[in-house]
Order: sequence, then structure tokens, then C-alpha cells
Amino acid sequence: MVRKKKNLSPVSPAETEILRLVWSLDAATVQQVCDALPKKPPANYATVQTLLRRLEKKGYLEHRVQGKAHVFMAAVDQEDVIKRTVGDFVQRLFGGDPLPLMMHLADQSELDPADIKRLKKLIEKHADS
Amino acid sequence: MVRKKKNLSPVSPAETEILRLVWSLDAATVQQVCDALPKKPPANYATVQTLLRRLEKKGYLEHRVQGKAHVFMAAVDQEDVIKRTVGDFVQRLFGGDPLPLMMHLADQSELDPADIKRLKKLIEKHADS
DNA sequence: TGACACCTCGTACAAATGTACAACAGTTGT
DNA sequence: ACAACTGTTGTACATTTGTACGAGGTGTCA
Repeated sequence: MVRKKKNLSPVSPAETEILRLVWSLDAATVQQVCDALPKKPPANYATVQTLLRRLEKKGYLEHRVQGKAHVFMAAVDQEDVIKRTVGDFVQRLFGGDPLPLMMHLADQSELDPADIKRLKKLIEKHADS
Repeated sequence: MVRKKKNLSPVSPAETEILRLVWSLDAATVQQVCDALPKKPPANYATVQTLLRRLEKKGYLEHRVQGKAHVFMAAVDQEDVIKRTVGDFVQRLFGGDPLPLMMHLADQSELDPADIKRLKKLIEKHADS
């Protein structure tokens, strides 16, 4: 698959969550996305459907027909989307400097030892470059 | 100052950037915020003004009058806002797990040695807790 | 003491966003 | 073959967001 880049209109907050679920499910029908959402405020089928439709129109998803249902799946590279999304976020909230965000996360998060190990390794790698 | 918490309506992306500038300037007039914005697309005074007014209405800013101008300043704790904002963001894009974001940032960012040192220290601190 | 500059205020308005209904169609169990 | 499901499509609509104009007030300098 080719997965063209750029020129994608922005993903709204609500759309972002839906997109994430499709990624994590790899491919999913409207129903499956609904089921994956928190039950607390039971997701409205129609609403989720609209979000999926919009994501497809924007170019982030595509679908194949399976039986009577549409199965949605990624149409662009997840990493690219995350990169852009995080980049924009860091820009707005921290003026583009990722360090404050790292510090905030390191400070706030409960990281288990394994996580810390992986993180340190990654950071280490950047130390000598 | 008391700085009540919660019940604040969300900050939109454009508003977020303005809010960040007010924080970084500590206190600022519309003009000063405009000047702090990238010149590239020269910020429209009226637009910035609207954003500041909305931030005040939402409760994030307040102002004092100085001469003929309004000087805007934070009305709620910056850390709280950042915490909530980052939290929401992590929720939407990563389902609430901050580690993928940490990894992404560690992987993408060019961190200088000093940054790495500080980060490692912070992470270290969490290792034995 | 006017003319100017610089501000705020009220207002506007298109586009994006969040949310959702109603109508219609393919499947399926009976 | 028909009702009951389950899904899609078209559409709607109140808010929020991004962007910005014009009128009117006020401090300032000649």
C-alpha cells in the first residue's frame, strides 16, 4: 500500500480517539469500535459512525465491505499521524520544546521498572549521538 | 490568590497557544502577545484579542487595567492546566498510557546532554519508589 | 485643545465539531 | 416469505472555533 503523506486535514479530538481504536484493533466495524469505547457514557452508534465516515473522508481511514458491514482500517501510516499530532501539541502547549513535556510525564507518571529500563536505554542511545 | 480549580471549559488549540504565551510573558497586553507570536503569518490583533477575551471568560485569565490597555495574566494554576491538557491528550491519542508518548519523544527529540542528565535523574527518582 | 494612535467592545460569520435521527436495504431465523 | 436485526446513507443542527471588522473611548504630543 502506498500511503501518501501530507495534505491531510487535521484530526479533531473526538476523531483522534476513534482513530486510535481502529489502530489498536487493526481493523474494525462501527460496532467493534463502539464496544471498545468506555461503557460509562455508552457510545452512540450513529455518532461513532459519523466520526469513522469523517476520518475516511479526510483520508485517514479506508474500508472494505464485509457482509453488510464496513470494516475500517488505517489508510495512512500511524507513526506519521502520531508524529504530526504530537508535534502540533508540543508546539501549542510548549512552544515546540519537547523537554518540558518529557519532564512533566516523567514526573507525573507511575512507570514500572521495566518501563524505566526501556526509557533509559532509549535516552542513553541519544546521549552518544 | 485563590485560583479555584475545575469546572473550566476546555481550551481550544488556538487558545492554548495564546495561553502559553501569557504564561511565558507572565503578564501581557494584546500587543505583547501579538509580538510574541511568529511573524510568519503576522498575527491579527483583533484575533488575538478575541482569544484573550475568551480565555478570560472561560476563567483561565484575568486582567488588570493599565493605562488604556488590559494586561492579562493567569487566573488558574499553570501546572493544573498543563496536567489536564496533557492528560486529555494522552487519553485520546494513547488511551491513557503515557509510556508510548515518552518513547516517542525520546525517540524523536534531539536532547542535549544536560537535558538527558536531568531526565535520567527524574526517571531515576521514580525507579526507587 | 485638537489630531492621532492605540485600545476595547460589540458583533459577525463561515467552517469545523460533536451528536444524532430517520429512512431504507441486506440477512436471517422461523 | 416475513418480521426482526443490523448496517449504511442522507441529513440535521446546536456549539465551538478561528478569524476579523467597525464604532467609539482615552491617553498623548504638538
